[in-house]
Amino acid sequence: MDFKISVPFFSLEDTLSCGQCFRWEKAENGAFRGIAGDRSLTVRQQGEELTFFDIGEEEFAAFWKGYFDLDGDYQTIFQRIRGDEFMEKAHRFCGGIHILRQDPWEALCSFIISQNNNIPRIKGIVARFCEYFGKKKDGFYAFPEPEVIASASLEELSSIRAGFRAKYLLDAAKKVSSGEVSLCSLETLPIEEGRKQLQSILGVGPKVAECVLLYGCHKVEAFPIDTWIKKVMDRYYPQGLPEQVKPYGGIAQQYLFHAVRNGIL
DNA sequence: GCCCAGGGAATCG
DNA sequence: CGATTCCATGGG
Repeated sequence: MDFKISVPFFSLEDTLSCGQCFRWEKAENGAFRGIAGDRSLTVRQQGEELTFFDIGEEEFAAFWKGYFDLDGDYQTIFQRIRGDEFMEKAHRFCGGIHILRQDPWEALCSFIISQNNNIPRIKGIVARFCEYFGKKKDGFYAFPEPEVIASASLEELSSIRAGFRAKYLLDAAKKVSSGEVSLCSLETLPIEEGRKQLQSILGVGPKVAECVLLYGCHKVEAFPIDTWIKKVMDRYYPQGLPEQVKPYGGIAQQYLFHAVRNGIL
């Protein structure tokens, strides 16, 4: 059975293609097939209507509704952050983006892999990471548990061709599985504490830490600065982020990032 | 401060 | 076509 729901102002395509996640692919019929944690889904948008294939309302309510942040009031948030032509332009282009509520461990690994890397190659490394270490479940591979990675060797990790990032994944897995870094407490911890915790992991600097806080802990004030956003800031916001944007910097960042990468800004 | 580490696709000139 | 760059960070 399929579950259908109407969600105004939401763009499935922009949400899944704006670089915040790496396990979704567009199918030929326009639907997206992807994996989050140990669940897989095919979903399609037609107008304002979303169709979640082969699941019921229960599975939708228990997981996917939250994953796509469909209760988020992005209209109200944009009313608070708007105030200049660049943000207007970006929002006009991709204002239907939602910040996914991804698993923090999955976000941590994904954005360690993302450093100094391009999106097609990031997807390839993440796919091999899951195929090699994840549990197989009805034709797909779940995201591997930190304990599995912590007990792996660097030689085993070399098979996913992550390069110098392999040792970072190993250190992350060790610190998470031992409890030295508690990912589940990050959402309630003050954001500065979260930053410190995350950056105690080898290979996690300010950029990756902000990504984990934003995409894995839904801290929407987290503001990852990659080379694209750096260019946007230098050119359009030399005085820094406008004050009213700061509490929602991560959402603004996603609009600006997707817009500038698509030549809109 | 500098350079380099794996790696390969995308983009630039 | 080759060169540079890419959702960076750490160690020498």
